[in-house]
Amino acid sequence: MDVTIYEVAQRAGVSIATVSRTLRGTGPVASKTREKVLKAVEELNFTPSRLGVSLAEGRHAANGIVFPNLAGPYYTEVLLGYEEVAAELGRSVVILSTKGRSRVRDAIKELAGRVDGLVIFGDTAPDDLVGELIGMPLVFISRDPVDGADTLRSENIESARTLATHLQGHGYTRYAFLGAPYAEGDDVSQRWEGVSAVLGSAIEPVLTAEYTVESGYEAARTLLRTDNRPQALICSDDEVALGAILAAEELGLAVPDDLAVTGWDDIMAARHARPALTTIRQPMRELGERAARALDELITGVRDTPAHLTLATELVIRSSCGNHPQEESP
Amino acid sequence: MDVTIYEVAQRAGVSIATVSRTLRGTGPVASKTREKVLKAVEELNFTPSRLGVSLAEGRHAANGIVFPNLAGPYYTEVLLGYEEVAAELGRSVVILSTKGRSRVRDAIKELAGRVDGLVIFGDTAPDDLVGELIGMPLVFISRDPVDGADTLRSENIESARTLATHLQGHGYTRYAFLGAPYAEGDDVSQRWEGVSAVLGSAIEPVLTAEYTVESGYEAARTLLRTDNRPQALICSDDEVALGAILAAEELGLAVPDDLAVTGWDDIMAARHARPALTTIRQPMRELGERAARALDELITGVRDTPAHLTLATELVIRSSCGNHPQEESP
DNA sequence: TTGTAAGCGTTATCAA
DNA sequence: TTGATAACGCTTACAA
Repeated sequence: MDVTIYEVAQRAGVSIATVSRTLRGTGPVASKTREKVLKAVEELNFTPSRLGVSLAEGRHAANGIVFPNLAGPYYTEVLLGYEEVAAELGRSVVILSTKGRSRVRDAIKELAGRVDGLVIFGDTAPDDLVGELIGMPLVFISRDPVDGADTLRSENIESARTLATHLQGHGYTRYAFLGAPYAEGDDVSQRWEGVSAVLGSAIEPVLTAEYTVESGYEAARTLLRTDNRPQALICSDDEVALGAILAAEELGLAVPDDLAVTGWDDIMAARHARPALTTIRQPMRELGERAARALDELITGVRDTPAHLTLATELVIRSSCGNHPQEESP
Repeated sequence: MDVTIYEVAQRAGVSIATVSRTLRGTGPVASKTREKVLKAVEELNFTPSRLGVSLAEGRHAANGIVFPNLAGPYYTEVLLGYEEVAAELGRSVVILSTKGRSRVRDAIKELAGRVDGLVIFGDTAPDDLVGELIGMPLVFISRDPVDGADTLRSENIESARTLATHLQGHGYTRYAFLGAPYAEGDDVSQRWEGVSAVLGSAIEPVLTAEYTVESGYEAARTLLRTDNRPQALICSDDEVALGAILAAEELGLAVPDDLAVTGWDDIMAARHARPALTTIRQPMRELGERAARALDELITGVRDTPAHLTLATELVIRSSCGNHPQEESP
């Protein structure tokens, strides 16, 4: 975009103030003048420079979002909900994935400089950075509450207990929990907290490298060759679980007859996998939508006290956790 | 962000020009001065305002990307590659999904105003808008070449022929092609072009409402109840194919024995589905990476002649298309 | 080596 | 109803 408000003003034979007023509908403009201006705008195909507008208005009309990673369905589903609502609220969305980044701190600060508020996933931002950021509108997803910022997450502990209890009902006595190293207060540590509270010493944690199909596959392959292998694998997310199923299959173990496997999130592939994956459905899209609205409240100043919300989840029983009388219909 | 370069200058006892020079490493600064400045920057926790910098530099240091839709793995995989490379090149990424939007034109123009260049998927932008946009760095994905812009896509026609030929090898004689209404020059119309060139009157197109599991399911359910139902369903993407498999299952048809089904793209679920989906793998991530690099060349002016590139695809034979001697390993 | 001052493109206040 | 003009926060000649 090249043409400025000065050229429009000149062409219309008015001052830039009048052009601005006409376009924004702020202040009075004679209808004859308005026409001249609109004509010039039309002819020159003028669009106000976003930079100029933002500088003068003191706002970006944009939101940021920071995730660890853009691979896999979880974050992108959240993003979908976020973008949708942000758009509805008239705000652009600037994204930042920290995965593989060297200077994460700087990248986040740079992002903070081009938006009016930020949504940040869990442990993506180091604590000291969070401290620096506090003061601007901030919504954290899946993180322990921080002073001066909103917090939003899905319920984990209760649903983890429900899942564990369901598995106990199948009669299993030896469990493993598959997940990558987790940080205090994040989703996976809560999930572990819930299942281990119910299963006690019957479950042991097993680390995967990442939350991916590949690392689930690797970890499960090693684990399942053990002498006293578990009867049930509670995986920290669906992708890990899908990898575990592949590993079981390769080792000639039937799921769920020889081995039960469960996931978390209920991504698309969970439903289409065979056996279909028993999992805990998390409202990913809604997480994004809520985050966008919460952030907007903070930005517009409608609300200035931090809010902390936990969304309900749901155990989805399919066939990978053991045999049930009936299966889910499509 | 609140503190300005003036406050830093004042605190350091220098002019704003010196602060700027120090921070950007442009022009000479006495090491003693430099220290004073850096100290002040540190103490005040100063970060230059992105708006100020951009306005002065005349660039946003940001790229835009416009897709029809953020649901499903295809667009998000492309986005992943795009963001990664854009970040590497020091550019932020602003996203825009047009799905469900009322004023798409305005939204795209607004986006265009906050970035240095745009990647646009296929038919997301109306032709006249494209006309207005030409002049700024532009990369179109999966669209027929436009004057003054780059074009990037995956190969469709040849691979469609390969797929069709493979299916013929299975001995099928009645085919259907499942896809939503497609526009001239887009991926799906090319796929249809390829398969119909090989299969001729043995294949007929069947419309789905969208490219989703649900609409694939709906369309297939109707189709498969037909008297003379097809023996093979060539689906325009994997999600539609997964829906078709669900429908077949529900109708008691075994895939692939009673019905062959194929997809396109090779999304994650394709591999985990049972039967695992035969599909044409498209390098989604690479599409995003290439788009980011191409756009950067256009923005930096390294290149000023439009480039048009088609990436190779690959037929991935799994079990949904019929029986083969051996299966793919994980 | 440093400082002054002119942009960059708007919005909005204050006079006229 | 309109027009000067001062912000907004920075970069970068040009002078000193």
